[in-house]
Amino acid sequence: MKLDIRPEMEAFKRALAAQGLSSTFQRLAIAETVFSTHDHFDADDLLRRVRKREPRVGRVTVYRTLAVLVEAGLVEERQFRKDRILYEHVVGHGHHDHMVCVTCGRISEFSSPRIEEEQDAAAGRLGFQILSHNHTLFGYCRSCAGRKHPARKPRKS
Amino acid sequence: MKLDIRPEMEAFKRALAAQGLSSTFQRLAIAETVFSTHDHFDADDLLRRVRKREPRVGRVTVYRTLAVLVEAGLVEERQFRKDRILYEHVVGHGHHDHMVCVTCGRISEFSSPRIEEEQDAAAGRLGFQILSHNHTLFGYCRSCAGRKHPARKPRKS
DNA sequence: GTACTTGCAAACCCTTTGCATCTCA
DNA sequence: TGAGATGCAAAGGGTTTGCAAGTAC
Repeated sequence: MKLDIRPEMEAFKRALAAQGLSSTFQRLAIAETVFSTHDHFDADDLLRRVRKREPRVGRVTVYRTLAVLVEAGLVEERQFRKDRILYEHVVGHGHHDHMVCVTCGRISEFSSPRIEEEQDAAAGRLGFQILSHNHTLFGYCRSCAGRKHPARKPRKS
Repeated sequence: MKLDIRPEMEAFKRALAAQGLSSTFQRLAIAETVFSTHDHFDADDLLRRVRKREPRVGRVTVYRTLAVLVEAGLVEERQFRKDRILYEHVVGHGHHDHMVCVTCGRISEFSSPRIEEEQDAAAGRLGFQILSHNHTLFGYCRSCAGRKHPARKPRKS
């Protein structure tokens, strides 16, 4: 099944207009690529994917467009490892947190209303106003837990 | 009151022995400095503090000794911002998570057994074995929540 | 005495910036 | 046409590595 990314693209064009930015083919190609995957990806992954459909896109434009997408709230940054920022598009997805397998790199999502409640309560006790949070579990995914070697190859390094 | 860091230093020496490493004055000075503060600090903070008591210590040795301390479980890495790794010594401290003020940079600690339980339950549902986790809230601390300007100056940038 | 350790400088790697050229509106 | 966008190349900044000199045991 082909994804229908029209709502996301409309939201992106509105965000461009709101920020006073023009709709260049590079920005559109980058946004289309972002919205066409539900993976977590880094800037380099995205550059490679964009160039498959539109080779005339530079690395710098990818970084700059990611910043626009993040600013517009359409994409969120994640930092699971210290050497790389990952991105995830969040339009039409409920809030969730992540479990990262340290063996194969697989990223699973979870969400727990009770954790959110307790988190708000803990913040309230200290008079802290939450803007955002990062809740990430590191460990072995189901496939890797039982074996000594990765169930899947890590993507990099 | 002066901190008694002897237990921590003993643990460090045992860790050195266990890893087959020798007790150089640099390593001891770095460990003493680490155990003498409960702040969160980065490699550069630590280098400056160590050099106050022992100028003959190089930046590289700080990084390498931090790696030994982390490996031994005496110090943990935290990454609250994408451009800097912070460290915190954890000997004799209960587990806790963090709230980071985006205005003044202040770091507060919290812990909630109920969050931990829910987190374990969420992992269990997916067959995920937790090794460690990162749960960090970003927002305004009590002092900054009511004002437009930082209650305290941010430390850097 | 010798293997381990240190520390300078250089390399690394991802990300950002300077600037001349190009392009959207 | 003109302000904004692009993209190359170079800079940036924290961290790591190569290697010669120094040190612990």
